[in-house]
Amino acid sequence: MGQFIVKNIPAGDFNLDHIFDCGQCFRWDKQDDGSYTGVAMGRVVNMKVIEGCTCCQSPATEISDQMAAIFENLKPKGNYGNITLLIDNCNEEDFLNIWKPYLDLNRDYGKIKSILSEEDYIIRKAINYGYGIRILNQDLWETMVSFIISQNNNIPRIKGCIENLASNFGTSAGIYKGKEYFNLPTPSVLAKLSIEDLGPVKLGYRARYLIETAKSVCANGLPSNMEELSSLCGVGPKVANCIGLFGMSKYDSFPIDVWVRRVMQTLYGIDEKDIKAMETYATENFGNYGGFAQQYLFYYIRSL
DNA sequence: TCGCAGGTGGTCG
DNA sequence: CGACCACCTGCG
Repeated sequence: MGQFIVKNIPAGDFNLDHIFDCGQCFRWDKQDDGSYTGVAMGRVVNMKVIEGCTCCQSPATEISDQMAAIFENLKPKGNYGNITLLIDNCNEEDFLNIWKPYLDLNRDYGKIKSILSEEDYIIRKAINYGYGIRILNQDLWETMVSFIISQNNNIPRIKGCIENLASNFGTSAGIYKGKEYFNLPTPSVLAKLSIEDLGPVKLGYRARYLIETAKSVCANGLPSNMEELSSLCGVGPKVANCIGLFGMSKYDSFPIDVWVRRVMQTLYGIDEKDIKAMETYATENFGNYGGFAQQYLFYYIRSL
């Protein structure tokens, strides 16, 4: 398949660790050389940053309140040169059709960060920490499956469940460096399975949710708005917002999970139980950029 | 052994 | 409608 090189990506707006570890995806694995291998959109590729100023790749991760005050008048990171990205097992056609939109490379993240940074001092710190986050444009069905599995679950087990599901019931996405990778099963494949069939996947009580949702998709098609999304079995407010944000480009979505609740309580002083107040705060202060704000805040609080 | 992890559905007042 | 609570599974 070959390799494809992407040049001139603003260094301050792109960091593979931030992108793949900020909670939006579960199928990318870090390699010893710092690159990431993953399967998405029916392809398996490896992504690696091969050029760029290293100072931007590992900035000060934590800044003191005093430093933050100094940062008050500074723009967020974003003007520190460019990086070069190498995508292995990829040609130009795949890059243009798949990976460029997947990585959201047409969006100006510097601008988004500037706008959000105006809001308050906390989001500014969060952006400074997770400066290279980008919101991936993921396949809707895969996003639905992933986040239904994610509920009341931990990351290693979520990843394990998704891999089990793919390797047991999905089609091959090809062999890369001697290892075979699999796509997630389609709705029609999943809809025909029983809870017993899904036993080896170790989904627990989520197996029923997945089958019910697959049946609904077979009957009614993929959801096209939040209302249809929320009507699905196993999709509550948190999961619906994640699917909207990561699979439907609904960038005003503000998924509130246990970590975001922690942010809103610890950093913004909102009562931990008052989900409604958190939603209101996000709507009023982050508006159409709520999803981006959520990602920076989520990634930041998890580091503390 | 028990609580917990990127919540949701069901059941009560 | 808001406040509980059980729930698969695996890990510390």
